Amino acid sequence: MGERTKATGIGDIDWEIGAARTASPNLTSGMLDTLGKAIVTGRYETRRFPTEAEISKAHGVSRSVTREAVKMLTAKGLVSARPRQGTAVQPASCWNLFDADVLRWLLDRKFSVELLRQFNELRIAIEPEAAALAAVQHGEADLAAIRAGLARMEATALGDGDPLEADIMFHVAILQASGNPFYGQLRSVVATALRSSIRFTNRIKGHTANIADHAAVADAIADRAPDRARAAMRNLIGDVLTLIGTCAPQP
Amino acid sequence: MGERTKATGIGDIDWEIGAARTASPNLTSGMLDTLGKAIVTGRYETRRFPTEAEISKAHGVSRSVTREAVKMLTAKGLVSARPRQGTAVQPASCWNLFDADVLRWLLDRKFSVELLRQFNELRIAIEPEAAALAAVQHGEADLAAIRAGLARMEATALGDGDPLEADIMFHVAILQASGNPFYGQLRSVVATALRSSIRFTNRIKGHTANIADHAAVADAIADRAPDRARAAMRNLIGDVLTLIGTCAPQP
DNA sequence: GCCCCTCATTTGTCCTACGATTATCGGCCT
DNA sequence: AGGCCGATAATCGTAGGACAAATGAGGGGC
Repeated sequence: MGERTKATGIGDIDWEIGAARTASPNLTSGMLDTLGKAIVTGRYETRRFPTEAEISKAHGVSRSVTREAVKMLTAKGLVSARPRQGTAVQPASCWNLFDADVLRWLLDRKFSVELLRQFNELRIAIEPEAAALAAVQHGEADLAAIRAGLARMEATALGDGDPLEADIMFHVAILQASGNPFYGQLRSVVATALRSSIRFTNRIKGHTANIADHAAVADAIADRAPDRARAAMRNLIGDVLTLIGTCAPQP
Repeated sequence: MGERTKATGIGDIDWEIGAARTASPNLTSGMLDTLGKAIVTGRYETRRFPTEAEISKAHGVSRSVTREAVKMLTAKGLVSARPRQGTAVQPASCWNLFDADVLRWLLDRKFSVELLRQFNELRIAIEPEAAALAAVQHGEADLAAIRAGLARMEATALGDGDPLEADIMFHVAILQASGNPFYGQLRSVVATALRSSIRFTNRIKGHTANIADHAAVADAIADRAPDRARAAMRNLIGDVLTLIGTCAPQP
């Protein structure tokens, strides 16, 4: 469509800025970011995904860069390509939501209470079980990391440091302590999503993270009491879920 | 150059065989598969990862193909590349285990009871919660799919059809019915891994899948009884875990 | 009217060249 | 002699052109 070249002029500028703003080590990862964000925000739900030639021209990069970015999107399940047919955006059910990039694009650009609730529905499955495993499996270093996270949370209650990062540190340390690589893999996912989640829950009512409840989890793990750890963590995240529920009752 | 067609037959190493055997739609995905398998099997734990030029030469493909394959590996977290420094395999903790390709490479090539146990430790977190959600959220089509899976399992008990695929169908249907895209995303992961898991557990003692326990889960979901569904599913996977535990007690 | 065939479009693959980055080595200054 | 510094080369990053392969679409022949 000739419409593209001219009519998307504004859109292109918008994109270019986005690509330029990201301090990307190379053009390919910049393209990956730009295209990824565009896809998850639904830009191609109506119009078809551009061809390699169109992308290259619109962004002023070589076809090599374009192809490599598209291949990376393919690897993350966002698109699929066939000769003569062009590249097509895959249905959202194919997207790899456990990829840190995909999740970041989603949360940065398409944040919704709905998405936040679904994510915490996942957390309430994962983290209590991870806490139970950690109670059994943890080594000294793991426990030290958990307690360090808790200590930082206490410090931030007095205004020292970033409460968000402290909270993330705590939850990530527990996932790590589970000793299970599948849980460990969720580190980046949980970290990415907590940045959105906590920012939101803290905004609701000056709601500061409940340190006592966090301490209960840490103590249960230290005592190697898996059932208590599971229950404590479940309690912790259950609170977040009800908080979200009261704010936006599901349809 | 027309000789490319012949040139693939040169005295190549064992790699070529692997690449040639994979019925891949294109060279890039063949390279992706070859390199991915080589990485997860630990081929580069001792030696360094080859440069783009070396890979291209060894496999008789162009540098473009090599680069695109490496980019896809990067997107899946297996490697990272820096100028002059070459491409390096990332520590296993960075690999995206929730990527269907990565998981398949791992299970096909590096199967171990340890890995199987860790995977089922993940299942026991996910699936009971998914069943509980499904009990609340499921629509008619979801329930029909779950019951179809159950029916196929019953049919296979009489020798009709593949029991493995029926079991997979059942579990996947429940994940789908949860209505949560994060759980839905685990479809491919669970399907891939169950193919290894069930094949193994069935081998232990002519152990055929317990249909009564599966039916209990389905009934609880149909009755919209989340707690009962969660407990029933937990029971189901707990059995598998103890089965694995008896066979290979953890170190 | 139906079938086959040509043609155009788009991804797939190859190639060559050059730019950017940085580890390494050799020489120079102190 | 030892440490600092610049040249060097290896490697990924980017550009751009050419052709192959696949495939949907439309035109020509019967």
